[in-house]
Amino acid sequence: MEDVARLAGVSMVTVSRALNTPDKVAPATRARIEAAVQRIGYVPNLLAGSLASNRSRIVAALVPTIANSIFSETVEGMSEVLTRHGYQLLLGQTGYDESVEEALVATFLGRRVDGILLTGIGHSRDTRLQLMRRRLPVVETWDLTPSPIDRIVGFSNREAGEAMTRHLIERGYRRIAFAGGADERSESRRAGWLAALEAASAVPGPSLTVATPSRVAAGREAIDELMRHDPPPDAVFFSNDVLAIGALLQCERRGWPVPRQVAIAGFTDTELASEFNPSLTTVHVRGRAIGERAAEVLLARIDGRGNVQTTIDVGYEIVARDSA
Amino acid sequence: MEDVARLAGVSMVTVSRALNTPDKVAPATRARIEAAVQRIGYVPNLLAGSLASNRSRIVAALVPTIANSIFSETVEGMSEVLTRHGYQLLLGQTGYDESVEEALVATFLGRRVDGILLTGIGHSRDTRLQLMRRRLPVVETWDLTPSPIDRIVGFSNREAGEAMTRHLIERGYRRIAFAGGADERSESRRAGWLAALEAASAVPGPSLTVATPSRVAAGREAIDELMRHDPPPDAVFFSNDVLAIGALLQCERRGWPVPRQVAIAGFTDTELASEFNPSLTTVHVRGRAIGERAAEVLLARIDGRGNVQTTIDVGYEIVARDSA
DNA sequence: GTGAAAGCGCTAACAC
DNA sequence: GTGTTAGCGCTTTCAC
Repeated sequence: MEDVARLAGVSMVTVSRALNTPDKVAPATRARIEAAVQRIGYVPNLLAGSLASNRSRIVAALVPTIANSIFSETVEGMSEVLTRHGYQLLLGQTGYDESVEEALVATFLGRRVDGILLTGIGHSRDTRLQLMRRRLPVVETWDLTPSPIDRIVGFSNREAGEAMTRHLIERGYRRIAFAGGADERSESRRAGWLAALEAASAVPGPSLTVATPSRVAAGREAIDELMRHDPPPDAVFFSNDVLAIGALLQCERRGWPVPRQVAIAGFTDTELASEFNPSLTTVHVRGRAIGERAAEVLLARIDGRGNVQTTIDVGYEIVARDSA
Repeated sequence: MEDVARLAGVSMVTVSRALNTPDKVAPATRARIEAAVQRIGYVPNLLAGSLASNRSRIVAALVPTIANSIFSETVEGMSEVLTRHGYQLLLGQTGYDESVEEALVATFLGRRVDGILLTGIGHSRDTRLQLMRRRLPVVETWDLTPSPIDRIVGFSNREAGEAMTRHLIERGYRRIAFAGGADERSESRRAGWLAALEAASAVPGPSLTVATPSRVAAGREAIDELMRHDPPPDAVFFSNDVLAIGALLQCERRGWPVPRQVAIAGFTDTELASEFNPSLTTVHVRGRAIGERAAEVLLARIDGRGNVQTTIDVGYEIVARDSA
C-alpha cells in the first residue's frame, strides 16, 4: 500500500479511503490511485484492515450438514446475499452435535466474525452465554422460539406438524403413524403430530425414530416396520421428503397402492416431491428464504440498525398432492 | 492477552507460546497460563495472529453451487478434514460463471487464505495468472488435466463417459442418445460418449443439451424430446443422476418399460440411484473423497511439504443395475 | 525456558 | 479533500 501511495503521490490514508470510501476522495486523486493499484497489482490485505477496523466482513454459518440436505439451500441463499454485500461466508458443520457446535462457535469468535447463523434453537448453555456476552449479531434459524439468543428466522415446526396431521385427519385417515429422526426439528414435528391427534380425540398410530441425517433406505425400512403393526396404519407422516420417497419406493415394490392402502406424507417439498409417481403430499418450507432473510438480518444488525425485528416467520404450506 | 500474561506472571510471548506450541513452555508455567485464560475468559484474536504470522488458517472452496448438488459432498469432506486440523473453510459459489470465480478468487487472495479449492479445470486467464504468481497452494477438482495450476484431485470425465457408453454398446444397445448440461464436466462426458461410439463405428443417437444446474423436470422433458426422434433411441445416457431419475419417472408415466423400450443410464451414483425402481445404472464417483484428498493436499502444501504429487486420480466405476 | 523489541498492513481519530 | 499519529493484538527474531 505504501508503494501505491508513493506512486500516486498521496499518503496511505488516502489510498485506504480511495479503496473503501471512494466518494470521500477527489475524482482526480482517485484516478491516480486506481492507476497505481493496477500498475503494481496491489491486493489489499483484508486481514490487516479487519484488525484495524475491528470488522472482519466475515459471517459464519453453522449447520448440521450440507450434503444432500435442505440446509444447503439455506447456506446458498445466505452466501448469495452476503457476497452481494462484500461479506464472505465461513462454513461450519456440527453434525447435529451441540458440543461440536460449541467448539466451532469458540473458534469463530476467535476469528472475530461479524455475525453467526445457527441452525435450530437448541444450543449448549455455554454457546448461548458466549454469544450473548459478546453481543454478537446472531440469527437462529429453522424454528421459532419466544426467547432467541438474538434474532430468529424460521417457522414453527410444531405447528407445521400439527397442520399436516390435521390435513390427514380431514382426509379421513384414522390410524396415522409418524416416522422421523431424533433431531430437534423432527421432534417438534412429531410433537405437532401428537397434539393434532389428541385435539381430534384420535388414537395415535405407531411412532418410529430413525437415524439422522435421513436416508432413502431408512424410509424404506421404516414403512416396512410400520406396516407390520396390527392393524397397520392407513397413513404415515414422515418428518422429511427423503424418508417419504423411500417409503413410496418401498410401497411400489411391495405392491401397496398409495394412498389407497397407505397414505404417505412428507416434509420439505423437494423437487422430487412434485415429480414423483404418485406425487408426494408434503409441507412446503422455504429453506433458501431462511438463508436470505437471515443474512439480511445479520447485515442490518452489523450496521448497527437496532430496529431489526426479533422474529421473522417465513411460514409453511400444506401441499396436497396424490400420495395422501 | 496482556491481562492473561500479567495474571500468570509471564510475558505475552510466553502466553502466545503456551497457546500455539505448548511443548515449548514449562509445564508449570503452562498450567498457570491456562488457569489465567480460563479465569479471564480469554479468546485469542486469530485475526491479529494471522496478520503477524502471515498464515490465516483459512482455506477457500469455490464450487458452482452446493444446493442439491454433488459438490456439497466435496465441501463437506473438505470441511471435515480442515476442521480436524484447526483450519476453517471459506465458501464461495461461482454459479458456473468464470468471471464470478475470478472476482471471488481476488477477494480470497485479499483475505490471505492459505489455499484454494477450485472446481473443474476451466478458469479465466486472470484467475490462473493471479494464483500462479502468488504461488498459493491450489487444488483443482472433479476432473484431470496434464497442466493444472498447481495440484489436481479428480477423475477423467471423458474416460468415464466413454466407459459408460462402451458398457451400453456391450449390452447391445444400438442407438444411444446423450443428454446433459453445458458445463465443463457434462461436455467432457458427452465427448467421451461420442468417442466410444466412433471407436465402435456406431452411429451416435441424438444429443441434447439441457440447463445447468440439472433439475428432475429437465430430465423428464429431455426423454420426451429424445423419444420423439424417428427412430427413437434404445438407450439414453444422462450426464447425471438427477436427469436420469427424471427420465425414469417420465418413462413410468408414459408406460415405456425400462430398459426394454429404452435403457437409462446416469452419472454420479446418488443414493436414489440404487433405491429406485428400476435401479439406475450409473457411474459411481467419489465426491466426498475428492474433498478429503483435496484438503490433505492443500494442508501438505501449506506445511511446505514439497513432495506432494501433482495428480490424484480417485477413479470411477461403472455400476450396472436394472435400468440399462 | 523465557523475555524485549520490532513489526505484520492496515484504519480511526483528529488535525489542517 | 488530505495528512499525521497512534494504534489494532498478536508473532517473530534474537538475546539471555
